[in-house]
Amino acid sequence: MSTPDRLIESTRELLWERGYVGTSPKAILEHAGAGQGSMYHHFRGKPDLALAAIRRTAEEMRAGAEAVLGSPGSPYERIEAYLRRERDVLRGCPIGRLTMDPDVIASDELRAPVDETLDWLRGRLAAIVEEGKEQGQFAARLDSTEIAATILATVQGGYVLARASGSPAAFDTGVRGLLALLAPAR
Amino acid sequence: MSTPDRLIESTRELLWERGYVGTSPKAILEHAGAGQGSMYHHFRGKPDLALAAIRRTAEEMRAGAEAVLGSPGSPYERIEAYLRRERDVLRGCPIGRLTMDPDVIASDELRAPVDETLDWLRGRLAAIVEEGKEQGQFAARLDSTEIAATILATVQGGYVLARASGSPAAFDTGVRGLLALLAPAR
DNA sequence: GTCTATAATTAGATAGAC
DNA sequence: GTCTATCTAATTATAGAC
Repeated sequence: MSTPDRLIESTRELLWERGYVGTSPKAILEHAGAGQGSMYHHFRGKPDLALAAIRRTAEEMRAGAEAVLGSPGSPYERIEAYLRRERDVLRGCPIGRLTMDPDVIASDELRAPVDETLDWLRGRLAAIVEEGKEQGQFAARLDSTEIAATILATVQGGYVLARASGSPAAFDTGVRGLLALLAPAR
Repeated sequence: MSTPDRLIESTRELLWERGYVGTSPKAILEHAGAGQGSMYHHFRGKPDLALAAIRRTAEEMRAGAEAVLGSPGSPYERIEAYLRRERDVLRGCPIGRLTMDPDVIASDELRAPVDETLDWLRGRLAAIVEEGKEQGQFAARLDSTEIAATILATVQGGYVLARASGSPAAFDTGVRGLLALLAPAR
């Protein structure tokens, strides 16, 4: 792996683990096994490197979500698969957690990939809910955009509950509640 | 206000704004208008002061939630009032945001009040959902504990979506979706 | 391209005067 | 109780040798 790649991968790891504010250039360099000079040669500084890392994480998350949401199955089944998908629950969402980082939120550049990723996910979920409405799997009175936001919020909030309690169970409990509320009448 | 009180209040503000990792003793002292000596006289250090601040915030949040959840009205109405309650959405949840703080999660002492607060809220919501089931307002097939987790997760995740997009609208959209799913059949 | 040296600033805390 | 040194390490970056 090239040095820039190693730097980006190390930054991704540390951003996920400690967030932007909690990640120092020094920690990145040590993790990547590179010297100061390498980093400042390839990137303008911490924000520039973080931006590259966040963009890569965003792309990866999008691809991973699409793999589940775009697979065969009924709308309910695809949403269920997304919700029940195996996750590193206690590590939190590598994109969502960035919204609690003051320096990320303060920077339009750093916030943009976060916003775009969650927005894309919401739209993708909304389209599936809409499909489910057309097929009569979901009640016609439901607003697809609203339900999509609820699904995404349950996932993001599930991470919060899990990390607070120190156990992934809280995430799963919230997901089961949502699936029960969404379940097509039998 | 006494000096310890000013220190705690300043810490509360900064923890909410920038989290634990992003808050330095120096920033707290400047905000409180106190010198180094005062802080280390009344508290053992940053973690000790943060613990006092988090405990106070936790108590306040519990009292505020109880004021809404314990008011008169049907179970659905009380949950709706809680969800639609006026919030400083873009500032995020002063308790929930701490779960994304690596140093808070790494410390059982700092994590405890966070966990206890969210756990109390979940229990409180579960009792109301249970009440709603008994009254036939919620479907008997629903699990009160699961639904309570879903409600809490939607709120916590709503903050994430709102902060990502820079607008409180995303929070409200998720809440409306949840209320639609919870709405008693008419 | 990568490394080491250097540097200004802040983080977090201690010591001791008042 | 509060204030002002003082201190060690970390943060973020620049300079310049190789």
